[in-house]
Amino acid sequence: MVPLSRKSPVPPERCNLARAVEQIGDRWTLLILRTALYGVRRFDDFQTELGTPRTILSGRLKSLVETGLLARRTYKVEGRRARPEYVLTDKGEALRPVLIALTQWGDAWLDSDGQPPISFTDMQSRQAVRTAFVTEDGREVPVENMRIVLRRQV
Amino acid sequence: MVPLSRKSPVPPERCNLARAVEQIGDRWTLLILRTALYGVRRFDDFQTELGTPRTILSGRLKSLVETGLLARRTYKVEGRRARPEYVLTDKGEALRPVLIALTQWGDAWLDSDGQPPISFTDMQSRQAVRTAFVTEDGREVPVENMRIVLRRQV
DNA sequence: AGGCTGGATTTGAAAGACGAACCCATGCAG
DNA sequence: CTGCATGGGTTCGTCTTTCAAATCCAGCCT
Repeated sequence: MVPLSRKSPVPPERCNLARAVEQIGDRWTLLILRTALYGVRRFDDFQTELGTPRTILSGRLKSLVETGLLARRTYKVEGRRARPEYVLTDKGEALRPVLIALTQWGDAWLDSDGQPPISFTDMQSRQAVRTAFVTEDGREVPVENMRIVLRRQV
Repeated sequence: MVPLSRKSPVPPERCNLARAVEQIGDRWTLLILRTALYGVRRFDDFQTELGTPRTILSGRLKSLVETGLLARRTYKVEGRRARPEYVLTDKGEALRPVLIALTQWGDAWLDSDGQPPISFTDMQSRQAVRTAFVTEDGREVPVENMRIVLRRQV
């Protein structure tokens, strides 16, 4: 078990985890990102998928564009007028591993209908894939062997 | 880029990612878990660390116990009266990799003061550690090589 | 011109967040 | 055994956010 501590080693204002939570730590924001990672891009598709109130959806999409997780572009189906669509930026796409890790946590601890509806495999070996931590050269490190290194503050 | 899709392959009610978001996808909940992963356990320590309004903190701790992420136990400092403390369960501890992955995302995309204040290394090789996906036998799989497998619904 | 359609904003009611003040049990000092 | 300090809450009134429904709006079609 983690040893007792009276405070964290890094105050929340300087902690990148806390900062990340400020940007994406919100029910709708996370659900929108989930949906975007599946390739959904259009206002009404998000709305139908998630049932988000339209006011909220519109606001969240705006903030996601402001924080650079989504980019607002224009698409045009022929015979229809041009419309905006919201596509993941590199920054947003970089969250994929985090959300896959969270999915696998859900598979392990929340799943109630037996087998999880989605799993991930390696295209080549077809083996199941799980989240792990590795060194530079790709060797796996068990979580117990990980040590936190604090950078002296400037 | 992810191909356009009009809806996700799994409806949110059956999606373990969406379920996970319902349980922990909230600003304060995530910040509390962050703090708990550092070993903080006591009401006032959480409050001081995060500045959470006491009403909210009390409510969130209660839900975290209900969802089984924290366990409420009693501690006793000698000469003081017994008090409750909130410690991570196995289910809560299992979120550590997810939050480390999110921290590293923050390091890469949000950090503004230069070097991140915290990093992770392998106790043995002392090399830096990053999040990755591996097969059963621990071989790394690049994200592009991962394929989603859908389980036919019952 | 009129209608349809997708992407929004406006509107008021209901829920939730917030800070300050208060409560409450217990251990200790006088 | 009174009084008070302490940690862990709850209560209260206010302020903000969420929500659903209705409305708006631009442009492409017939």
